[in-house]
Amino acid sequence: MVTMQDVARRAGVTKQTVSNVVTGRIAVRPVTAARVRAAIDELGYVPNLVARSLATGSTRTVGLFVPTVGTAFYADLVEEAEDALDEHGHHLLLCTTRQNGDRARRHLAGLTSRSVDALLIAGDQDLSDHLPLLSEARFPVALCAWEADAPEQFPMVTVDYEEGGHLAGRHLRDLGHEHVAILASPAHTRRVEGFRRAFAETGRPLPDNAVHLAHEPSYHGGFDAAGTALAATPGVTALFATHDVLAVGALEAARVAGRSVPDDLSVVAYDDCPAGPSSRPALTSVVLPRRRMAREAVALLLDAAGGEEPLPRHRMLPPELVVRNSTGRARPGHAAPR
Amino acid sequence: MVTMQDVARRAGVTKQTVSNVVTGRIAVRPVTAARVRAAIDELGYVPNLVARSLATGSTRTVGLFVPTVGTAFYADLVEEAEDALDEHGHHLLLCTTRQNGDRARRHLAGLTSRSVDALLIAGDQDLSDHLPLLSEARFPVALCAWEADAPEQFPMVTVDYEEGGHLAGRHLRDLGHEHVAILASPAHTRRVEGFRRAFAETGRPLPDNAVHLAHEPSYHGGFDAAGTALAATPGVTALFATHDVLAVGALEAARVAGRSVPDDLSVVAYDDCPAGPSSRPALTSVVLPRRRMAREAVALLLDAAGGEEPLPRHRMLPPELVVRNSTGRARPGHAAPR
DNA sequence: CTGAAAGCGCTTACAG
DNA sequence: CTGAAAGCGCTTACAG
Repeated sequence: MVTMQDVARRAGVTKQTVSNVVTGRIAVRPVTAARVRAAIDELGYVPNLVARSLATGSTRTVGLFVPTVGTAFYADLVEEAEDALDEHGHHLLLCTTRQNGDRARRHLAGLTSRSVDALLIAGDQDLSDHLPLLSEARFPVALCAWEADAPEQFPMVTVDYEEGGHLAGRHLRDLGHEHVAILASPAHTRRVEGFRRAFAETGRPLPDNAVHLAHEPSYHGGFDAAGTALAATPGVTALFATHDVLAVGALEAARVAGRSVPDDLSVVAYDDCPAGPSSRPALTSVVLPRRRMAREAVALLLDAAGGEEPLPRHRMLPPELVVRNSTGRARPGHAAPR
Repeated sequence: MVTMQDVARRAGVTKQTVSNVVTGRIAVRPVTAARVRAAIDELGYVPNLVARSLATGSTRTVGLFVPTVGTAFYADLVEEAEDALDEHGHHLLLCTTRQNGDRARRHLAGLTSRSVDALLIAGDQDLSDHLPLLSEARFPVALCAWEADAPEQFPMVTVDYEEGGHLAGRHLRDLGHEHVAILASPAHTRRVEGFRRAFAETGRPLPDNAVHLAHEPSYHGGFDAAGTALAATPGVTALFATHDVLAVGALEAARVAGRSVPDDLSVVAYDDCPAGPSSRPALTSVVLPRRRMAREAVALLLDAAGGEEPLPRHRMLPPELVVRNSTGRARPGHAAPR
C-alpha cells in the first residue's frame, strides 16, 4: 500500500504538505501542489480513510435503518437516500430491520463502534420500542417516514399521513359515496383517522365497524379483508385500502363477488406502488413524495452530523391524490338504505 | 469517549490486557478478566473499530453492488446477503449502480479508501464495462447472479439461467405448443437460448423471428411486445416472457386481444416476483434460488476475504419451474398451419 | 499470564 | 507557505 509518506518522498516535500494538497485545508504553492499531484498519480496513491477517520473522528459514512427493502416505497427511499449521500461524498451502511429487534440492536452497536457520522431511521414499524436506546446514540439520529407519534427529541421529515387519508375520503365523498369500508393494516391509524375525518366533517361520520383489519400487509390480506367487508355490508359502494397491495387483493375480491370496478364499486389505494398503475383497472391512489422525503431527510441528517441544529426540526410533506380508473360516482341503486 | 486506557486504569491493569480480554486472542486469568469486564460495563466502554481497523487492516465491512433494489429479486438478494453478513459480524456498504457508470466508479474508489474487506457484485447488467477496473481492486471481489459470460478470474455463484429457459421451453413443448413467441429483455440471452434449445432438441427449432424484444423491462414493455407478437403471428398458442413484469403486461395484452389465458393462450414467466402468484391467472414461472445464491455468495466472499481460496470457484445453482394457472395444453384449433 | 514499546496512516496545532 | 512533533485508539511482537 502506498502511503502519504511515499508520495511526500517522491515529491520532495513533507507528508504534511501532501495532506494539505489532498484535503485542501491549507493552501499550497501551485508549483508544489502540481508536483505532489504528479507524484500521487504516478504512485496511484489513494488516501486511507480509516486513518483519516481515526484522526478526525469522522467516517463520512451514515447508517440507514429501514423495515425492509422489499416494497417500492422503501426501495425508492433507499435509492434516493443513497444518491443524496453520494452527492455529499458519504457512504451508506444499510440495515433492514425486518421486525427483528435483536438485529436492530446489534446493528446499532455495530454503527457505534464503526463511528458512523449519523443514523437515519426510516419507518416506525419496527423501531418504536427501540427509541429509548437511541437516546444513548453517540451520533446524530434523524427520522423519516414516521406515521406514529413523533418523538420530539429527534429531527424528522415525514409525510402528512393523516391528510393523505383525508384526500382519499374527500374524493370518495365528493363522488357521492356514503357507504364505504376501510381495509387497513393495524399500523395505519393516521390514514384511517384522516379518511374518517372527511366524512365526519360533513356530519356523516363512518360507523366504528367500517374498518376491516387485514391479517397481513399483502395481496391475500387485502383479498380476505375485502371479502369480509363486502359480505358484511352488501350496500357498500366504495373501499379504501390503506396500502396498495391490499387494494390489489381487493380488486380480485370484488371480481369474485361479482362487483365491477369502478362501475359497481370504487377502490382507492394508498402508497403508490408499481402494481397500482398497471392493475386492472388502474388504481386511484394517494401518493407520497417519498424521494423528496428521503432527500430532505439526508440534508437534515448531514446538517446534524455537521453540528448544525437543523431547522425546522420537524417537516411534514404533503401527499397527493392521483385519480386513475378505479373510482367513479356512487350509483344509488347499490347503496343500502340507511 | 471512553477508551481502552480508561478501562485499564479502572481495572488496575494495562490496556494490552484489556485488549486481550476484548478480542480473546490471548487467554487472561479469570479473575483479571472478570475485573476488566466489570470495568467495561461500569464505564460503558465500546471498542473503537476504526482504530482497530487501522491496526489490523480489516474493517469487517463489505461492499455490495446491485443494479437496483427496486425488484423483488434484488431486494431479496440484498436482505439475505445482509443476514448472512450479520451472522459473521460484518456490515454492509450498499451501492445500487442503476446504470450509472460514474456512480459505480466513484463508489469503487470510496470502498477502496474505506478499506472494505471485500466486494460482492450482484448482477451483470451494469458492470460489464467496469470489469477491467475491478482487477485493480485492493480487496477480494466475488460475483453473483451473473447471466453474461463469466470472467474467470473472480469467484462466483450464479444460477443456471440457460437451464431455466430450457425448463420453460420443455414445459410448453410437452404441453403440445408448437407456435410460440418469446418476449425478451435484450440482456436475457441465456434464457432465450435455453428456451430455444428445448424446441431444437426435438427437431423443431423456433424461427428467428420468434423473439420480440421489449423496449423496457416493465409492464408496458411486456404489454407492447406481446401485442406485437400476437398481431404478427395470430397462430401463436404460447408466450414465454423472460421476466415476470413482462409477463404481467402480456397478460393484459392477451385480454385486449381477446385471448383467454390459459385456454386460448399459455404464458410462462421467469424470475418469480410477488405480482406473479397474485396476477390473474397466477403465473407459471421459472424461479431462481436467489436467497440461497446470496447466502452462498457471501460465504464465498468471506472465505476470499479471509485469505482462503474458495472452492469451487464457480458455482451454478439450479432453477425450478413452478407451474401455476397460466399454462395449459395447446388447443389445435388455434394453431396456424405450418 | 502481564507490561513497555512501536506502529497502523492520517491530521492538527505550532514554530519557522 | 513548509517542516518537526504529538496524537487519534487500537494491536502486535517481545521481554519478563
